[in-house]
Amino acid sequence: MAQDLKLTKNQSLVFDKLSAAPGPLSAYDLLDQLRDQGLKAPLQIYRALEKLQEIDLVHRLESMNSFVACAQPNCHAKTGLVAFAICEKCGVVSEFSDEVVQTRLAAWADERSFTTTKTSLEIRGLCQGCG
Amino acid sequence: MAQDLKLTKNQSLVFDKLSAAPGPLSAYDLLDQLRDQGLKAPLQIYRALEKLQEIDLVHRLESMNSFVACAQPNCHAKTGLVAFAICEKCGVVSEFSDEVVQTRLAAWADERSFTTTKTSLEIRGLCQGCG
DNA sequence: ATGCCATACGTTATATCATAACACAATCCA
DNA sequence: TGGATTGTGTTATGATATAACGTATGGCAT
Ligand SMILES: [Zn+2]
Ligand SMILES: [Zn+2]
Ligand SMILES: [Zn+2]
Ligand SMILES: [Zn+2]
Repeated sequence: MAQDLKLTKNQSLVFDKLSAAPGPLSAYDLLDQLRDQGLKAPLQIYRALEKLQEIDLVHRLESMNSFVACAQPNCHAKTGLVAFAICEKCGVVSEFSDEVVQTRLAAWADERSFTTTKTSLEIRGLCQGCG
Repeated sequence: MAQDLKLTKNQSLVFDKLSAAPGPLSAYDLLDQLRDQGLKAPLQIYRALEKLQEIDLVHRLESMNSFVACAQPNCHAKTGLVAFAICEKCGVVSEFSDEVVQTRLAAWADERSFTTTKTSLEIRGLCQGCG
């Protein structure tokens, strides 16, 4: 909420909803939960999400078509790679990063002159409590 | 084609089409290309893809909702982790694996008693030719 | 061979996820 | 103050994926 200053009304609504959620939400989940606040169309959600992703306040989970608020105050996505561990039972998502993995992937790309724009790394499984 | 022996007609059609393709195809791309062969409904494609993924002949690219035939005769997905580098311009997908990354992620999971069932790692960007 | 089970198939309908196109409003900043 | 940029609201449409139903096929134990 502190850095919401730059956010528009719709962006704030979406970000606050995601921040308060215990797990990832789909765009349509968000829409359903924000109809009270006047949002009516999917595009309103997707546009807010798009901006929030650009500034790394929100991440998209590719493997489940849904979105989470960033866990870190200063997300590592800004500088490097973010990874997610997703529990398939309780839905909890852990955001983390790993220098070694990041270095390793950078090396792979460098050796092949591959210019990386975005990396997605998602681990699915069961968390400690659910395993 | 050699190991198609175990595959059903629809599975073979889908796998052969994917194998011949220069890049990833969506389920509906496949459907369009297989109407001649009698396939009519999305489910026919999705069911074939499901089976093909189970036996690691086909991989799903989460970040683009599409599918590729496995590049390796004996895919590393059976034993460990597969990664993909996807060129956003020409569409070429490179399948690779990395022991260090794999080990590193396994360690992360182990430390947190997270039971991994599937990992997806996709690097988007520009390949050498397109960069 | 018969009966049974597991898997695959075909079909229709529906659910879920995402963007195109257009007009208008707010904001920034030269 | 005016032009550029960004955000908004709305309608329509496109793209991806699954539910539910019944039938058919193939392996395999009796
Ligand atoms: Zn983050
Ligand atoms: Zn859990
Ligand atoms: Zn493979
Ligand atoms: Zn390329």
